[in-house]
Amino acid sequence: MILQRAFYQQEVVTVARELLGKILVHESVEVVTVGRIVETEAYLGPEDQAAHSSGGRRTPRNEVMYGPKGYAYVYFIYGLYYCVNVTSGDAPGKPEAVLIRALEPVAGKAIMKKRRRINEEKATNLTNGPSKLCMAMGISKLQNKANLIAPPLYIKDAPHISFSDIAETTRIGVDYAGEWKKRPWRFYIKGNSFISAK
DNA sequence: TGCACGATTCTCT
DNA sequence: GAGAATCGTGCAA
Repeated sequence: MILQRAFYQQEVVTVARELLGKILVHESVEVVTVGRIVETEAYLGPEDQAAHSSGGRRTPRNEVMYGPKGYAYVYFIYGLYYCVNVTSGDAPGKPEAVLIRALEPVAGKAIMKKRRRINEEKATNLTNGPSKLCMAMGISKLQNKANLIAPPLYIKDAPHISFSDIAETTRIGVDYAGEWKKRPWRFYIKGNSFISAK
């Protein structure tokens, strides 16, 4: 039921595509939040100028990307927010990961609202962005390097999303990446109302 | 030791 | 659509 190590040891672009529709679960003390992954982006190894591992850069922050696959890479951005990635790839030791950009809330919506500090009827604003979903799911640097093969933070298998239901576009917020910003490595479920942008 | 900047979000116009 | 919020990180010096 929980996705196993081998799932993450495929090509990182494949993992990004396959993660769509899968179920992210975070069990914190007496509180469980669950979301369906509806948008991802792939970041490749040293060659990808959009990645934190660009040029083989290896620092305490991105160290987890160089380790085994299937672990969480959580980083702090803009002095305010967190984003969560899943280390993936078919080459051991190669620093690659999949950014989770949006979720569809499945369970724990009341908690998500509280964590996001919003109070409105529609749920679309809870998890439709990489940092929003971290807030809603209670993910922070404490979850960095978490093993995603077991609780409290893990991803469950779910029915495969057919190719025709997946949209491919360029990645968001990587204008600094030169030619690499043009790569179609952002994936989302077509027509889903929880994606972060068109 | 200093400093520019970011895989974002929110508010206001 | 523009601008602010806000600080850890990375690299130069």
